[in-house]
Amino acid sequence: MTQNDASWTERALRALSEAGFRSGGGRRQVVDLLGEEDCALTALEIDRRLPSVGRATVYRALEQLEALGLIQRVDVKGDAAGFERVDPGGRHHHHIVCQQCGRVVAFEDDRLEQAIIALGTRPDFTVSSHEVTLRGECASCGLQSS
Amino acid sequence: MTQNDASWTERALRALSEAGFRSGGGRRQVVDLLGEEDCALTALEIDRRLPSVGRATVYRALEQLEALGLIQRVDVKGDAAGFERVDPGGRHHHHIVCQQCGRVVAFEDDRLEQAIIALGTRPDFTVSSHEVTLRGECASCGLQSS
DNA sequence: ATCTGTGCAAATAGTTTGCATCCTC
DNA sequence: GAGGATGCAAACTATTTGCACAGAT
Repeated sequence: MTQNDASWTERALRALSEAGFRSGGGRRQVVDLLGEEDCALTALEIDRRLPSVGRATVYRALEQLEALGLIQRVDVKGDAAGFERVDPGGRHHHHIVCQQCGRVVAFEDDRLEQAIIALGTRPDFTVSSHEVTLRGECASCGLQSS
Repeated sequence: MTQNDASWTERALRALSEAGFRSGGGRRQVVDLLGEEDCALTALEIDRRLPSVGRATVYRALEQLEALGLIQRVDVKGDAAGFERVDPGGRHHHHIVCQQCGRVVAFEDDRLEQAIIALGTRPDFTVSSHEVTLRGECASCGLQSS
């Protein structure tokens, strides 16, 4: 996935510059990290992994990236919001979360996507994105409680 | 829906009592309110609507009701967690959220449910619930920005 | 030189916890 | 009477904002 990641990072940096943002060091590090990571990170996780970047900068960068459609917010981390990159071509995954240990696993399913696309044509709403979250118990947690 | 709501309220009160909880006044009001409401409420909305009930009691009641499977948490209210009752018979809805004004509309779709049920049979996870959220722009917000 | 980006610290919003008291069983 | 239920206030966690300064253009 390294090649794909690199392309997201490039695309993000280009989009930021086209949107008139200057290229400071803090946001750049956030972009690099999000480009390397395949699944959701919380703002605080990013802040912890980038000790030289201020917390406010992390939140501001995430806000800007989300507004440009480069990342999306997902609800898989409990209290905190998770953020993950939006890859080009509409290809994306959804999440299954263990309610015991919090483990998050990604999955893709064409049939599910078809069903959701069919739902997207509504008179009262223009649907631009969707999120599916499955919740349950992962195999290792299941063993322990039995 | 009045009859259905009443039955959820009854069922919830019975389940609480069977679980060994005493019948205090605060939790009772929370249960009544959730039984009357068809879609998600946040803890603070409930707290505001029940001035005689302490905030901590609201959160504690929600925690207990969720643990008993009587309500579920949904991510449609932005920062705050939304809670809505779980109706018997597995019948349930999902949500579409306007990213401009925050309006939430519920919908049901059999094809979507079928696709998700098919996904539920996984070796590594026992899926017990799922949540689908569509995001976009509602008709009235769309008019204003055009 | 100008004006954006950044870090720090203070302020908010949502949620949880400690504790004394009230009330159910 | 004993122990759970409740309200209030303090504590916490996640997020946002104010502000002075560094750095990009």
